[in-house]
Amino acid sequence: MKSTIRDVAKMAGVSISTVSRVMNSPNSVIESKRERVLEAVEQLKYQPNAFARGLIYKKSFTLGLLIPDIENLYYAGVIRGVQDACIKLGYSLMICNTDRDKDRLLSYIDTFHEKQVDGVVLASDILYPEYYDKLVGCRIPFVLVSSHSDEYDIPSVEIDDEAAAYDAVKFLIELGHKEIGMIGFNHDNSIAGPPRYEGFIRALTEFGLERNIEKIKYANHRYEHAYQATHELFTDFPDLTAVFCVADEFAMGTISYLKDRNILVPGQVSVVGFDNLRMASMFIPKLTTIAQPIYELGYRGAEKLHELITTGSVELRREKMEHKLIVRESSREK
Amino acid sequence: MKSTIRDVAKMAGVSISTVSRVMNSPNSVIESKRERVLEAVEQLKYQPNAFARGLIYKKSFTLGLLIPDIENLYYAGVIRGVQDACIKLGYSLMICNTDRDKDRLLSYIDTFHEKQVDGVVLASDILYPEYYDKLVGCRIPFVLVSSHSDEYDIPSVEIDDEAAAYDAVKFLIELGHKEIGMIGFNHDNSIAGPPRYEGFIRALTEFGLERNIEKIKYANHRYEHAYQATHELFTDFPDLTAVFCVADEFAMGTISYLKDRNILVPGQVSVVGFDNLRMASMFIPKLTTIAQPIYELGYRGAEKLHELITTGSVELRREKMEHKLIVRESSREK
DNA sequence: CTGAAAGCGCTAACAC
DNA sequence: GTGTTAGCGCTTTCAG
Repeated sequence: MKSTIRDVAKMAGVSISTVSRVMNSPNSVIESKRERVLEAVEQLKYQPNAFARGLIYKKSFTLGLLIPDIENLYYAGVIRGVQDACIKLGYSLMICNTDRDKDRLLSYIDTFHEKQVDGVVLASDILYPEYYDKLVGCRIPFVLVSSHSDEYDIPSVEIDDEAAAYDAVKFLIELGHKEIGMIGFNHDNSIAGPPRYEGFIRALTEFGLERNIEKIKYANHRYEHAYQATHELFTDFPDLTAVFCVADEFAMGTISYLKDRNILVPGQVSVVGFDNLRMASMFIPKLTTIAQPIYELGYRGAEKLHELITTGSVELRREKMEHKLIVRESSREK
Repeated sequence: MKSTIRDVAKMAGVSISTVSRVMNSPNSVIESKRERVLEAVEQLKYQPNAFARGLIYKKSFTLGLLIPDIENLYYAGVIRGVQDACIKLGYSLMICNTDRDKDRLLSYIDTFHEKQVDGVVLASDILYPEYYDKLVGCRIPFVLVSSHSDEYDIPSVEIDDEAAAYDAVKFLIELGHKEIGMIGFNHDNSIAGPPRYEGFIRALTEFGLERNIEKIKYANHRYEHAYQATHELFTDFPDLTAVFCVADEFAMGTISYLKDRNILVPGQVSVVGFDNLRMASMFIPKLTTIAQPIYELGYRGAEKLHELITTGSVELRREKMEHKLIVRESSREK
């Protein structure tokens, strides 16, 4: 059996309240006893039982994190951010990978409810009414990372996707490209899809390149889909000299396709990605991309959640962080 | 406030034991009451409090998972495996990323102890005596995934690293390569380093290519180090026509270096990786590599842990899973 | 400064 | 079948 407060009390020859006191406010116990207690704690490797504590405090000091796809490098960064913030704040973290499955996410919320997590951060996913209702029904505070909600008033941290996409496309235009395509996220199951699309359109429009507006194919988060979408894109529009990919993973798929077709990148076609994953600089060619402060997004999200939990509200409802264009090898002047 | 068993009992007009019964063995309660209870549960969104339950059962139905580097795709796969197994087994999972920091790992064990996890899986890390002592001191059962221990008798699941490395090198030799180098893991902080080194040596020896035995440089888990190590390797041995990399991430670093030096892969140098990460087939060129059953390793590890927790021991102490050579584009006949 | 005792929410005997 | 009750391990009044 694991040792309990009673074991410690007995070994130190004091009452359990005294043991409790040295664990929580050591100064309220006279030194001689305190030392005996500490000694016993050490000997017995005593750790207060979190269940018993949770029952009293009605807090688990645990946060939940919901992510759509753990095999996507993007989330590795946010996880690290959230986890580091948790360490700083004295929380544990329960990370759950939903594989983009609604039911699975919903059932994780049940788990969170049962385990009494103090709050959850929902990363990069649309806040569907089912999610909202359930979370609110369970009275679990939550925040959105790399996402936001227009419908509900929920704290969120993300970048300005529209502006970032605009910057990427503008960069391509200023490089002299006139025939520009895009591999985007499906609008109906992604939160970043619409704003990045808008940014693409705005840049095109501002520079009088409206003819490109329809040169878009959509993919579904993974490399393979982007590969296929690129095939469709170039079948329909073989004269493209640049493509804006709304994710680095898409950019890799696009470049792979082009490579298989013996089309040089950046020689014949320039490609710009989005996210600046760790892979972006490992890929050949190294990806020109929009850098998101991924780690910071996660870190900030956890801080915001903590603020929400402890004060009941947050200062900045919808927070935006800075993005940055990183020019590497996959793009070139036309 | 979240609703408790008492709220439900009151609303349904029964005693709390009846509520408890419908939650745990529904059939022991007469239908009419059961329905009223279920109705109340629904209405109040009642979830039994895991703290209270844990206090009684002395089980948290939670497992801990310790991984060295969440930004390494390898772990994404094992996490998914472990997590899926946990869902099947009715456990929650607490994933902790140690960033290869000993103290951090140790402090996660404290957290696990406090939260009373029922067991932990330690992935891909050497079982240092400090880890062992602490885990055993806290009486937490644990298993090793992609690792093993000669010193201690701890259940483990992994592949046969020596044989896998041997296969990779043999493949290169049979392709006609005679000048073969290796980028390995440092032996002092990696569990797979020594056996993969042994496999390399055995293949070389068996085929009379002992002259290559010293053509090894070591790197430290990440791409950048492998890039640097490759630089050193080719500086010392410019005539190499093949290199065996003990990780796909290393293979990417090696290929990147070669590319920067205008050395063609596989035209002039063949490269074989190890792991078969998702990236292996996205990279250009697609990586020839040793496939590990990563997901299954995680899944099996969790099952083994469950076996250990529930029965007190495991059938197969040190389990090996199958590896497989996958030939893609980064290798070619000499 | 310290001990006794109540009680957090739940389960599991134990009566009825 | 169902209600009553005694804890599980801990914190926190409340006395002293």
